[in-house]
Amino acid sequence: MELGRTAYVILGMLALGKRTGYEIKSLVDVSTRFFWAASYGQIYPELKRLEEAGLVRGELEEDDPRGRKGYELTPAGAEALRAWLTSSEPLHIELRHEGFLKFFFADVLDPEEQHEVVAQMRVQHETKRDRLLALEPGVRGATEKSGNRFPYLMLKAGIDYEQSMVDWCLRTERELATRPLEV
Amino acid sequence: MELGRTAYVILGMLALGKRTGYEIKSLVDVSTRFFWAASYGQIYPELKRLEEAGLVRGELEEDDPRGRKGYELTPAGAEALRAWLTSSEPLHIELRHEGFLKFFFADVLDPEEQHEVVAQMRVQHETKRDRLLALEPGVRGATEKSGNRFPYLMLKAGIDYEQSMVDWCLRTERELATRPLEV
DNA sequence: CTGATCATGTAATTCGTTACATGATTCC
DNA sequence: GGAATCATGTAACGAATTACATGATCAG
Repeated sequence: MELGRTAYVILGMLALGKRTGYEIKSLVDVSTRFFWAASYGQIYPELKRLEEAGLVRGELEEDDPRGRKGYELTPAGAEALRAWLTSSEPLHIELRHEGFLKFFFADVLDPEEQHEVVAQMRVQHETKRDRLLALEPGVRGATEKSGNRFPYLMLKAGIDYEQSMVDWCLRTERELATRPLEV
Repeated sequence: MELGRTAYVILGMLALGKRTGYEIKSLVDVSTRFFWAASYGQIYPELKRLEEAGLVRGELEEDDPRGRKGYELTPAGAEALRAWLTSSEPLHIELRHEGFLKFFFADVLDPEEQHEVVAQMRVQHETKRDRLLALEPGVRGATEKSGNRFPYLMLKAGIDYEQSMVDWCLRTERELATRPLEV
C-alpha cells in the first residue's frame, strides 16, 4: 500500500491523540510545517482515503451541531506509521531557496546589491528563528505533560537550523564587505 | 510581467553565456539543483514562452542536422533578471525533509530505532556533501577562467550546509545514546 | 557497429495551493 | 450584534516530475 508523505503527517498526528481535520491542520501549522507543510485541500481528502483503507477511524461527535468528526488510528494505521518510520527507503529531502538562487547569479550585480541579497535572506531567517523561539516555552510545557519529547527536540533543531543560516549570512556579509573581489 | 522562478533560473544561466535547453538542464543538474531544481518538462516550454515575451532570443544553428537551438539574453531579458535579483519581494524558502518528519514522530519508536532514523539521515547528508565536494576543483577552475565567483561561493555554502546537517545528526546520535530519556 | 551521450520536445500524471462555499460558536 | 475563530469540504488552478517519442553524434 503506497502512501504519500502527507498521509504519514496525518497518521503521526493521530498517533499523538484523537483529532479532527481542523485540529490536524492547526497542529501542522505550528510544528511540522517548518519541514513538511500540508493544506486543507490535502488533509480532508486524505483522511477520507485513509478511512477507506482502514488506517484511521472517524467518528461523528454525537449531538454536535457543528458536525465535528474526530479521527483516531486503527491498529493497522499504527502499524503503517511504524513501518514508514523504520523503513530504509531513501528519504525525500528537498530544499527550495530563492535566496541561494539569487546568490548564485549575483555576479551580474554591483557590490552593494550583492550585499543586499544576503541581507534580505538573513532577515527572513531571523524572522523564522524568532517565530520558532516564541513556540519554545509552550512546546516545553506540552512535552512534560505528554511525555513525547521528539517534537521539542525537533523544535530545537529547527531553531539551530535557522540560526546556522543566519550565521552563514553574517559571515558572508562580512566577507563581501571586506574582500569584495577575491574568491 | 509575472515570471515563475524557473524562468529566472533560465535567464540567469543565459546571463553566463549562450546555451541550448539541453545545456541549461545539464548545468542546473550540477549547480542550482541543490536549492532549485528544473526538469526538461519545464525548461523547453519556458524557453518558448520567454522567447515570445522577448526576453530571450533563440537561433537555430545553421547546417546543424541535430537542430540545436542556442538561446541568448535580450536586453529586456537582462533587465528582467536584474529586476528580480534586486527585488525586495519575500523570498520563496521551503524545506521538505522526510528525515525531520520522521524525527518529529519518533516518540513511538524504540531507542535503537530512533537512533536509526538519525543515522539514515546522516548518511544521506554525507553523501550529498561528498558529491558537492567532488565538484569543487572543477568549479574553482571555471571561476578563474570566467571571473564569476558566486557559483563557487554558493558551492562552498552548499558544502557547509550539508556539513552542518551531518554535525547535527552526530550530536543527536550522541545525545540519544547517552541520555535516552531526558529532554 | 553499438552503446552512451547529445538534443528537442510533448503528454500524462501527481502534488499541492488558493479560493470558494457554507455554517456554527465564542468572545467582546 | 458583529467579528474572529472553529469546522468541513470542493473546485480550479499551477507547478513540477516522469515517461514517452524521436533522432543524431561520438567514443571505443
